[in-house]
Amino acid sequence: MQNSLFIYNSLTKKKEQFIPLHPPMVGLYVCGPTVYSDAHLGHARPAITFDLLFRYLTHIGYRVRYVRNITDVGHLENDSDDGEDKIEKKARLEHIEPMEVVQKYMNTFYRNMNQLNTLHPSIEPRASGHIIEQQELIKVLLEKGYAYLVNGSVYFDMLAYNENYKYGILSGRVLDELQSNTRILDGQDEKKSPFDFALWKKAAPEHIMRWPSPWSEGFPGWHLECSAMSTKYLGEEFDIHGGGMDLQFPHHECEIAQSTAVLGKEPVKYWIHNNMITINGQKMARSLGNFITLDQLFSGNHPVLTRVYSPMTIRFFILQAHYRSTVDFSNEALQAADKGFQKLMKSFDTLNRIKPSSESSLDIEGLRKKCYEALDDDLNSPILLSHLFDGVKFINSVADGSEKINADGLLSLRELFSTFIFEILGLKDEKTAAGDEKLTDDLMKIIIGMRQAAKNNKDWQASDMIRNELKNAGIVLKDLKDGAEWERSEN
RNA sequence: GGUCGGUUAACCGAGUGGCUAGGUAGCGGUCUGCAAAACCGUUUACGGCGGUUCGAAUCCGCCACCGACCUCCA
Repeated sequence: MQNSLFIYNSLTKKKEQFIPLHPPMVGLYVCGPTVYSDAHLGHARPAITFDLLFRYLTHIGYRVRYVRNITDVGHLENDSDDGEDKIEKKARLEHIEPMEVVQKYMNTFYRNMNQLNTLHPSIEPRASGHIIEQQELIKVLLEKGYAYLVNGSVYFDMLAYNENYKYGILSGRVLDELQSNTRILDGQDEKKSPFDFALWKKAAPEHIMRWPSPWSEGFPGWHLECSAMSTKYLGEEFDIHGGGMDLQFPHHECEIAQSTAVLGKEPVKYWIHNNMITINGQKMARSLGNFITLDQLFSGNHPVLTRVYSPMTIRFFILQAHYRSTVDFSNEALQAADKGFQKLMKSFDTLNRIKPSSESSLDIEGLRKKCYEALDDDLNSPILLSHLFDGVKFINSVADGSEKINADGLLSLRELFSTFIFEILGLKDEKTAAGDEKLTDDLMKIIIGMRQAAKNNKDWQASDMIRNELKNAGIVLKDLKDGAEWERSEN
């Protein structure tokens, strides 16, 4: 098995060679969405980042169990005492059952993720389906003295934990320093320390999402589900835990604390965090009016968007930046990405059309090696794309007659492009997805033939008219040395 | 205020102590009835000031600016 992959581990802040605990098995856990509103641009980044990781690990021969949770209960809105959770609040506003809200937005999330051509994880567990597992963890924490019960709610005892273990190993935070500069928040009177966090919250009478427990009728705290589900499906120790950088603190830090307190050891070998996105240089936020859902992006229906951007344009754009850098969305940048993506897709068509010669002027195995090296270096997709564009240039040059490729090389290059573009980067040609291609193709052959006849008669008026009318109908003709090709115009 | 990250050409975005990343846009050319595409060539770079070095955009220091997290968040 190939084993030259290096990934950046947030825990050690270094690139490390990826060596799984139990090869060829790999356990990958990624924090998924809270399904209380439409999936937005921010969801696309981790989904695509970890889809790439999943695809690449699979490609190089690992058997990956990829677990991504759906949070459908109990993430508290804030630390205030009302304890109302996001999903329930949404449910009241929309006059529907909480689980109806969950279902609606889960469906949207899955649809958007399919549009982005991300593969479904191996397991997509829901927090609401793991209440018992979460309660079991709480029992252990109580037994071990890392949690305490107050008025039917259970809190994690951070100071007790910090005596035996070190809190803050992932984010570099030190408890003493945190204490000296924490803001005073409301509703912390039940907690012994402001850093304690809820493991179980007693439900207020009006709270409709509730489960029975030894402590009270209530619901689990924010961080617990990931510890419960990752342990259940990947074991006490597993290879990779991923998520957005914003989750590093406090969510992942609390996860580490809980799991470590329960298990007596750290659960995760490699932590991987993707960076955030910005829009026109600003953080995406509802208050800034630049909050864009994926449906809005795909339909162009948002004031900051000057046009529609297809799911593959978004995917390509995200892959064109390294996952640990912020990526800035703007109309200009997206249009540039769209052009680049179309160029890449078109070259694959060209590749299927060009004729082999007796000799070859490209070192295809050298190119392949560079492609693997790019991904092995902390999933450097932008570098991979730059190598693929070298290939694009070569393909176009062959079509132009200035470079040559032999039959073996052609097969090899097709395989290379197909592997990296479609299988690993997970891009797909959106144009060929349109229906009735056969009929359109046949009709276009007839039209192109008629125009060719006009051209042969030097009847430029007729040939231009055909081309213009086609353009109005959304089809662009391009004359080649022998015949013509056509494609659908954008939008 | 604390912790961390960034500042690369018109835009996006890699990267490295010495060897023009790549995409998009612009300009010039080839091809073409014209157009488009493609190909060839090409312009404006590494925030500022010091230091280390034979050599720094790349390492170090200071400064400026931007951002993230510190509160639910991808």
